[in-house]
Amino acid sequence: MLFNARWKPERIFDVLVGAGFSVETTIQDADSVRVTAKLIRTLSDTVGSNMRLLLVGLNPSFHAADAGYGFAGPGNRFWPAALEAQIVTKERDPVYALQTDRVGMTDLVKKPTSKAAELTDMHFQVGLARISRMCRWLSPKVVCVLGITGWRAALGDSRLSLGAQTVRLGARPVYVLPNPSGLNAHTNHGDLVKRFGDLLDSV
DNA sequence: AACACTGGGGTCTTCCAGTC
DNA sequence: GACTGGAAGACCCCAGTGTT
Repeated sequence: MLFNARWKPERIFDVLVGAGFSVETTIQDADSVRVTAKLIRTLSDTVGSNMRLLLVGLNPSFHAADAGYGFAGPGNRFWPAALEAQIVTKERDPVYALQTDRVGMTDLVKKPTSKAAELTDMHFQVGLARISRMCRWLSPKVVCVLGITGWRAALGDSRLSLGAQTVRLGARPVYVLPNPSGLNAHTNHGDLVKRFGDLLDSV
């Protein structure tokens, strides 16, 4: 791909990764930026410039990557809980959520796995840097990370807890909620609905 | 095809040992 | 005694495999 030199390589990287590409080489010269990228089996971001809420998952599951929308696993509690809490008004439709509810969706790490444990701290740290730049660029009103483990790994601080965070991303306030995956049995549907409701009150 | 069983997993809570 | 860090247990679901 060939980009105008006004595009910063970092911005090109962020956009392509968010769109589901793996960036392999970037060559910059005086008037252009040449990028080699490969489309990978992942989930693309659903983000825009007028978001009241940006939801950040840990990383897509293979199920979600194939379905084309996040939290697609049959046992995932995200969509039922988000719908009940009125975070979104239509189930399993991230584009509708962005256009109508002004809720964007992305992931800390774009590499799909069946379990977050397959990712290293470095994956989360690189992903957090990308999300931080995205927040500076798109200025969502509030950022919500879904999964305390990834958040801890990204910041290298195992003492961090759920709820409002002191750390900001692109100067936007950050909340951390439990991961809605069925694997996280510690959190039930009612708890997620309540936490989403509390989050909505802060938006 | 439908059901049962089993191992593995994310997160929180509790407990315990070590340190100040 | 207070604090910190690590280990273990509990919760409930997923995915794979075996059985009927």
